[in-house]
Amino acid sequence: MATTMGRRERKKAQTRRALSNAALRLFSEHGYDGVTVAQIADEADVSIATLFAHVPDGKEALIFDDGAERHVWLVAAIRDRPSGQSVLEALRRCLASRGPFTEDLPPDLRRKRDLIVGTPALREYSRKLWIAGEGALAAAIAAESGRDPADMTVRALARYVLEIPELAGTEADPLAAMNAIFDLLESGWPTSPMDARRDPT
Amino acid sequence: MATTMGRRERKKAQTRRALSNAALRLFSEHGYDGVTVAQIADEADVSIATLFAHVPDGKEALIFDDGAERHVWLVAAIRDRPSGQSVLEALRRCLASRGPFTEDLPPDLRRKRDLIVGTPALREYSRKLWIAGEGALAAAIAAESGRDPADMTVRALARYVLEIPELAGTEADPLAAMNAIFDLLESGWPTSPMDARRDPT
DNA sequence: CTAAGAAACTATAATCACTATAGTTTCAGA
DNA sequence: TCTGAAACTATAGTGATTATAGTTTCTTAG
Repeated sequence: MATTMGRRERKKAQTRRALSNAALRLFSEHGYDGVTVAQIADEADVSIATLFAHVPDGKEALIFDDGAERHVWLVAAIRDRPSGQSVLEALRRCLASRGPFTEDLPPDLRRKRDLIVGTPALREYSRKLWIAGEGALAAAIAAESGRDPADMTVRALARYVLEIPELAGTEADPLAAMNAIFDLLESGWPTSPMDARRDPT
Repeated sequence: MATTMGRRERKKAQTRRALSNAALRLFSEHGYDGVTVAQIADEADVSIATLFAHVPDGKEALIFDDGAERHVWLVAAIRDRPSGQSVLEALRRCLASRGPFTEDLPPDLRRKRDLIVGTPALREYSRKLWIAGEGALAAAIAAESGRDPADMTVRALARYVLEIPELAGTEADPLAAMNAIFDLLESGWPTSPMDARRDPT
């Protein structure tokens, strides 16, 4: 194996990057629906067939990294949390520093995030990628809480945590929104104050 | 206005029903991906253009009722709940009696439900329809709890409740799974037992 | 009763994402 | 250096969805 990994794989990564860049540039300029995959392939100087060989999930996947490294952060955040910190607290802090919740980003990443948040198709695909990590996250949570990873409670918590970016991402203050949701997940929905609240006509 | 609503609208509803029936029959027989919209249009004896005039959301929408009457049940369940019953309890009971959670269904509805649960595209679209009611459900919850309908906590709860069918629908015992999730939403994730659970190497 | 006019419908053609095929070039490794 | 796999290409096709332009069918105001 060569210095990095052989010329072949280097070239492959290069065309993949060319596709990402072309797609991001064109999407930013003309909007997601205003660009055809043919134009993107052209801009990246590859054939359409090659484009789809690189992005089997289709047009939306073009500007996302292939890897499943999204939930790796979250799993690591749980496993490496400081002593005495709850699982949810670890997840809260981890999410707060990534994705749509931090304001200090390089302008290119900011533009990319805005594009995703502002384009339904991309937002949905982003959610799909997140949700794909549900099993891994559930396993991590189960490991720390001594439950079965297939326990529906664990799976539901994992799912609900992973939904947070899409849910809070469009709010005026995404960070505050995220914290509100975590509070809900930690404490549950307050049942008492409204139990008797029925207005008889 | 005539007896029911004029021959025109009656015929319109008739073709819509013909499309639904054709789609359901063909999907059941050959699977969702094994049927083209052209075949469905043929079976219903209309043109493809007419098919799409009736189902603007596309192929997946064919077997679903157009109406937004899904969440109406939930909103009504909240508003009409017996005195002293919490909002979540009302939602729990309402969901338990509908959708994938009840076992005694006429065989045709059962087949339809199995088709939806077993077809990713249909499951996703079903979720989309549910989620579309998020605003209405949030409004109902807010009205009963004296909060702002735009409060992120309210929106999150609404969203999480609406996700339950997709989340619990594929479980071995959907009803038990649903109850577990409601318990989580009511009580929150138990933080205490695992706070100190850190294994120092 | 009748004449607009709207609504539903039709055939046709086009666009676009995506797949399949078969062949070519290029790298990796024995 | 030879061989096979991987990446790439052009080409053609499928299938969903939309646009266009025109036809039939109900509705309803006059």
